[in-house]
Amino acid sequence: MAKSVSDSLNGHTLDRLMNYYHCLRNYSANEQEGVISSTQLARMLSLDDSQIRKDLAAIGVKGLCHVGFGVDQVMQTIGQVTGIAHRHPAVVIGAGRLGGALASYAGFAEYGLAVVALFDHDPAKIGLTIGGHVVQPLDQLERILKNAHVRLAILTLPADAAQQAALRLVNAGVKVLWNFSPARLNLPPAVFVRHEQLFVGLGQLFYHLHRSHSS
Amino acid sequence: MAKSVSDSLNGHTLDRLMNYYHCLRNYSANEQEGVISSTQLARMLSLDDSQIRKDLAAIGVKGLCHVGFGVDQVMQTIGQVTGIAHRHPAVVIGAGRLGGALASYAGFAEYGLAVVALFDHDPAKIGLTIGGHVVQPLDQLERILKNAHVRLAILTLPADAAQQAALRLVNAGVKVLWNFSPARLNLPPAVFVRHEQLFVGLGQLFYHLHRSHSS
DNA sequence: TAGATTGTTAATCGATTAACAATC
DNA sequence: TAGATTGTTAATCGATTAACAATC
Repeated sequence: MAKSVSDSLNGHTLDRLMNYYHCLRNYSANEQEGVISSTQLARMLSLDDSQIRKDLAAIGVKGLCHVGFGVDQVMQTIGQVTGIAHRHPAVVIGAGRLGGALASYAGFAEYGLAVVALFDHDPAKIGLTIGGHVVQPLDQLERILKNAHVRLAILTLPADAAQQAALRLVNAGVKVLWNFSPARLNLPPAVFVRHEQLFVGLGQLFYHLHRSHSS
Repeated sequence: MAKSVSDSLNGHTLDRLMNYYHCLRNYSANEQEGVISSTQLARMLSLDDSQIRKDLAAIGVKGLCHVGFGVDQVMQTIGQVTGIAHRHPAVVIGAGRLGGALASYAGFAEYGLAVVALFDHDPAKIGLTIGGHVVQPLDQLERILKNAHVRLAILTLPADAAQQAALRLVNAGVKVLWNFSPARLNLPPAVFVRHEQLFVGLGQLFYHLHRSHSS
């Protein structure tokens, strides 16, 4: 069952589609129209309007000349194509502050991410309840992943523990990793890793700080 | 005092420079050589080697034919150009789990970010110590920002409180905002905002989840 | 020297933007 | 109809990659 439409989407397009969706959620809450033009959406997101028309055409949304695009239809289609309309069970490895924040962030549920368990190897943390999750010991990892059919894991461990944990996750069936540790992971190429390196952004922040200073 | 070298760096280049630095920190800890070739560094980061030579040339680092680049010199120059060699005082607004995580993350200090205060408007949180910071009430904002010469703020408030807080920060002299709230901020164009929208990454994560499933 | 590496220019690639006929 | 908007192709722009002479 090849889903022809979503097969050709690259990372940039997916990111923009997520932004369209996010933007339209707020828009549809305020407006009663039910319709939006590519120009309007473009202005809200500081994008080019033809970019939006092209992206929507790529996922098969048809607009109406003289009118625009149906907000509901756009949101539904983006939901299908990106997968945020479905429920994706995930685990968080590392019950530190960041792990707790991600495990308890209610907004994720609205975007299809369902954290089903939170793990840590620190005995002092096991059994605590953080954001509605009882912290589990790592020896429960394989069992819980299997029971909940988890194939997505969020890694918030310190750098030195990340590689080992990642391998164990992959062996337990995880196909996609969201890595918040500063460690570069060495994994089979079939595993998709999104490396969220927050410190990288500091370069741009500092750069603009100096520019605003001198100008 | 025009700093000719760093004036022409764009966002991509800055991001890569941060990655080079991060990578070389680990490298220099393990290796004794003190020298690295563009090919070696490229392999570690899965980049093109000429990209690296071009970036290093852009910041004025000279390599040695037949040898490579001096690791110390590269790191020092990147530190100067990106600003991570300096200390940048910052405040965190929002003492939730994410705010606490960012305020207490020790790794930031090694990249030039010094969190000097953590704020919240919830009276129940004020006075608590989170990651070494006593949570401050918002009415102390202007005073603390001025005293510590803060021009960089990290925003971890919920969406509905973000815009108002951002305006107040800008009025208090903040020039650069690191926005972790899902709210799009409407601010004077002179203010640089880096919008860290974590949910956007979910699109790519889910997409690869489905692909790994079908293949 | 021979071989490996830099520095830099040219070629390629892909993403973004502009333009405009088709449409309602 | 007139005017506004889509859908799509062409043009532009910028980033990445390839190539290779210069260097030690």
